[in-house]
Amino acid sequence: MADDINSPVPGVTPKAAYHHGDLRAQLVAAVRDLVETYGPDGFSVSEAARRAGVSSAAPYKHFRDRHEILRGVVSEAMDRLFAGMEAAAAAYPVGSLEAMAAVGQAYVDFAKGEPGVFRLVFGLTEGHENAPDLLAKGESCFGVVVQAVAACLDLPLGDRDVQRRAYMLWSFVHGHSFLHIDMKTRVTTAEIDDWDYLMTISRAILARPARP
Amino acid sequence: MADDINSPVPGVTPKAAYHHGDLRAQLVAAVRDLVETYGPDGFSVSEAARRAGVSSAAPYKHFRDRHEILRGVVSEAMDRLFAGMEAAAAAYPVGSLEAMAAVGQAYVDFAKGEPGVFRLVFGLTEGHENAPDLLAKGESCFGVVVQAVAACLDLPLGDRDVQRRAYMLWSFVHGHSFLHIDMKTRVTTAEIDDWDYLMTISRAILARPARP
DNA sequence: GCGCGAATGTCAGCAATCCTCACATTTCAC
DNA sequence: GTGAAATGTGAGGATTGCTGACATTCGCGC
Repeated sequence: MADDINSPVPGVTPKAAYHHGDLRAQLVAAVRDLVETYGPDGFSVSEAARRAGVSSAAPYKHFRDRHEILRGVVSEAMDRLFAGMEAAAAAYPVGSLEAMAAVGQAYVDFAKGEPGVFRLVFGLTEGHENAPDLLAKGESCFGVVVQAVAACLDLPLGDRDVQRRAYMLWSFVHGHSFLHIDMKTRVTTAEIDDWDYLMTISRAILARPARP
Repeated sequence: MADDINSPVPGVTPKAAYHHGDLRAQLVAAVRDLVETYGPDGFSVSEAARRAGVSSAAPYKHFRDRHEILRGVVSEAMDRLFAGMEAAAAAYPVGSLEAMAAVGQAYVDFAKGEPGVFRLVFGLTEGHENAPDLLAKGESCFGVVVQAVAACLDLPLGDRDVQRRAYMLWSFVHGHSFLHIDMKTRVTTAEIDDWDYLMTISRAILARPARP
């Protein structure tokens, strides 16, 4: 993932520090800003190159096409999302309801903090399905949820019920994030206190409803 | 299908059948197909015009810019979504758990049936926030959910708890839809039976968790 | 019928974009 | 040092969004 170290140490990071200094990372950063400011489609390779101070052809020495740059942004963003979710879980006792809600809260916070990037990460358009590294990072994030749920229920990670409830939490949080940043039903979402909402959700998910 | 395509531009509605025949509607249909096939960003006005058999400048006699065409597609799609949700609710007894789940199922079906359009409707990029008609249609769809939940709980529509639980169902269904069509966690979502899932969710939402 | 204005279409063209090519320059490995 | 690879530049083709000027057709009052 991040070979964004612009150190002159040879052998560790053979690339990304030649002429310009670390164009690759700088392009990704520029694109991230552009996406955040103008939305996922308000981005252009030319503008990113302009911001990095290079010609409009330079990016193509580092990325095959525009989609690959976006994939770079997504990859970096998912690392941050994963870190945020893990940190949130670690802030509460293992197996506590709060830990479960906190994981969701981290997710929502990310979406609210950088809605443009969030939309890019999860509203992918093309070329992303075949990226196994992104899939893996998504599964890692899901793993954090699974872990929190499994701890609450005191069941193994692979348990089918754990997986199912973890997925419930994820869809919930995912939907809430999108509805919020897309400002659908603005009246409703505006008056929602996230933490209270997430605690309620977590409780509802953990409760064992009567199966027919 | 002489649909009275809702026009944000006043004074244009009753026409749309001069030279070409019904270019406006045909353009919207072409764009819908393009969006569905190539994704929300794989669409171009030129291609739509080409498919409609007109010059690349003709669309601009009917739409101010490309975003307005997309808005037309979104508007038409939301009408269909609304109709589907209402029909689903009407297929079960008022106040039944099944009616509630069916509304969610209609939502998920729409997302699965035309994922590209669904992404366009809810993953809006620009110029949509200011469209009051689209906002209103979104609220109408939410209203169907509210109605189903209110009937289940036997409470008035405006009840705060009803609104809250309806929003829960919506976030759930919304998140599930997106996770499915984006093929995140493909393993997990692939093995989920929607109806069973939605019934479980509905039950969990209706259950009154112990408030702290 | 007829003529006029508005609605609807075409064509040409500008600016921006994505991406490729040929070429220049810098760095690394030896 | 030297050669190869990596990294940059500039020019340019193809496509696109959108805007003019112009041509055509429709609806409507006479």
